[in-house]
Amino acid sequence: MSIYDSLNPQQREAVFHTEGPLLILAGAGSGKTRVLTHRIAYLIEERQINPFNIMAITFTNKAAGEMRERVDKLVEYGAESVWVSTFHSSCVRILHRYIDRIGYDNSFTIYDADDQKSIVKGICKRLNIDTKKLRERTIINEISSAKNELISAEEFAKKYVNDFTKQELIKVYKEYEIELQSNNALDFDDLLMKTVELFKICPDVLESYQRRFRYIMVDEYQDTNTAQFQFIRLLADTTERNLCVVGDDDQSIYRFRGANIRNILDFEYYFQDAKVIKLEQNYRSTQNILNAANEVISNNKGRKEKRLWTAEGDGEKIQFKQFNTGYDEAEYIVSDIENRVNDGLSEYKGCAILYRTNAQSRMFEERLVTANIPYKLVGGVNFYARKEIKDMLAYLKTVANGRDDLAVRRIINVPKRGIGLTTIGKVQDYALDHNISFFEALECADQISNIGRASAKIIPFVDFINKIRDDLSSGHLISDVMQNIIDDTDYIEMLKEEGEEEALVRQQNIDELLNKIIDYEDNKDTPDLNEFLEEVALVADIDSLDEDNNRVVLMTLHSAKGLEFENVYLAGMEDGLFPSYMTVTSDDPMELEEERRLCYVGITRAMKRLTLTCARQRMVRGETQYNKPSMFIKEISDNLLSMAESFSIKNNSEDKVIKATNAYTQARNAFRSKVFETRQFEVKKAEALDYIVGDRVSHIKFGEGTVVKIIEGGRDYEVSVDFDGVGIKKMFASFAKLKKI
DNA sequence: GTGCCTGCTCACGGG
DNA sequence: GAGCAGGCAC
Repeated sequence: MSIYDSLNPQQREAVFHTEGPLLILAGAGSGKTRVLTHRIAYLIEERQINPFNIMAITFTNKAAGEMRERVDKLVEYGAESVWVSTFHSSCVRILHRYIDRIGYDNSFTIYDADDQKSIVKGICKRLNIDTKKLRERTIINEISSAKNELISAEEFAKKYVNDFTKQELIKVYKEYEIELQSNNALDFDDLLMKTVELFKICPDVLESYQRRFRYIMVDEYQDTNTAQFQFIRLLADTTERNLCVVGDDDQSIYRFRGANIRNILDFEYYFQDAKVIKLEQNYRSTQNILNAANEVISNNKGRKEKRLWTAEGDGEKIQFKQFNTGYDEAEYIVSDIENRVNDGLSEYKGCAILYRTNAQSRMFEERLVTANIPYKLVGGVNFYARKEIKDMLAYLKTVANGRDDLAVRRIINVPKRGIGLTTIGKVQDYALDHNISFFEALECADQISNIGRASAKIIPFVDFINKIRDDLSSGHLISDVMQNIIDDTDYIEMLKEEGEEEALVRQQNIDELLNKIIDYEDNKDTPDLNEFLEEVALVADIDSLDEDNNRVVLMTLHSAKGLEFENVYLAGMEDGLFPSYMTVTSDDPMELEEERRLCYVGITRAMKRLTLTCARQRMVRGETQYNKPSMFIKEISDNLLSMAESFSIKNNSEDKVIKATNAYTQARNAFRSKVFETRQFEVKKAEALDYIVGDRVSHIKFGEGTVVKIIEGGRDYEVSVDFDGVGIKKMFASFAKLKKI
């Protein structure tokens, strides 16, 4: 009995077809990761391919991590030499080694959306561009789409030379490139674009990677953009052309990010001798759920025909419920989860609430906090985008790459050193005049004319940074250096001055960052600050999701791709929200098709039970909207749906929500601070609790009470407290944050 | 140079 | 509804 016997015939065919281009059209839940991992195992164990010659590319670190884990399990020896990585990390690794060949320093910085905005803002100011007429966001999006299409600033200028409306964009794009290069910085899109550029300019570099990656596999191929396609195409452009791509055109949902669905639809055109294998047997969902998904997606035109089926039964019907308001919707979903868990029908961790926009998460959070249900929110403000974290990273970046002007300017007066905008402007001018970096200009502050006494404030800052650099090069750990920065700058003091409550959360986040640094150091033989900063820049929200935690998961439909849950709630199924207003009113029918694919992704996340909900009226941006049920619901036949009577309003829910808000805001911080855990860094169950049965404790929402029972579970303590005037409540210790009084 | 207030704009999705 | 830029007072 071999490991391949458990595969179905199509899966097996895909695993055994190792030579030449291969397209695997893998429907949702058809076991594509299984195929990929078994294929890697087969290459190594049966075809005696050196693991070093195999490359597997995914979109998220989470997917890469899971693939690595599964390959490790299947392959006895050498699995660690397989290059399993995301597009972006792969590019960073390559650029880190060779980017000096195309005019950058190998210790480059990666700019995120905020950084891009600061740069564009500065440029617009210099060029006298009115950002009210041409928004920064628009400019960044235009530059990003150009880069995704591998259109450089020069090519952009050439292409639109006669387009009156693009003249300002041409100038900004050009300036933007100059500024990034002089800061030795790359944005996300550059990572791909510069790698492709490197491959084209330096054939020897390309060849060395071609020789290494003799077998290439790409997951989620339907979401690749032109730059990613070229990256892969160049690597696979050898006589062997052992390129295997796996994807599902029906799950292509990243058009806004430049994904080109033609990459998958035209694969057979680019690679004429490509073998195509369809995986249609689904191992995840019930037939009712699959039928609903099939019905919805069949309304799209530009797609490859597929029909998902399962050997399992029809299962439950799909629940459809319409409510009067969004509050009622949230209340129903949360109480349904509560009831099912109490009845032993579900576990928290099998439940997911999915929605179209992040803004919808609030109401669910409110209800979940009130119901004392543990949850994990994916998305929202990324951990690494928080102010305090960006400040800390800016210090590290300043230390690592003195050329990153943006980082230096961010922290030169944080905490306050009395160095204001006037001084910064003068230093900036000096730097420009002398063609040196901002930090270098700071180093010779005493030579800058008319800077006056400000140089006395600048010098200690420069000395401080240089001291940190010395520490680092003489072997101090990054975590020690970070701790020194926090201490020496009195950063925590600064936070406290801004407000106690806020400071606490921010301080916890900084501690979390320190933990992450220590974790990084523990896992590396030779920790390197630049490498750490690169890793950190590429972290996505979804990477921190650990499905083993017993919690309800909240996230957007986009984040949910690739995941599965026993019990799924698709909330806000309303025309105008999903499909969004923008797509309904758009002239481009492709937009509605993408929206429908998103719906297909949502439906196919569910294993056993699917609930679709909508509200007649809903507050959106402070305005009440009245919406019809989503057109996608009408695309599902009635016989698949169970339309029980709508949830009635038991009492005036708006009143309740207002009352709950205060407790909610407080409690949310407690919950939120746990949002960014990673697999390595869970806030684990406490070693011991600082209260015992009989102690008086206080809870943020229920007030004071007496501990009546503590049960020690594997993951956490389950504590029962008899709250004064409230009664006995059961809760998890790590969530309840009970304080002994 | 700093801190506060107001008014404005933006609101789909993310590595 | 929220965050941010810009203006204004100290």
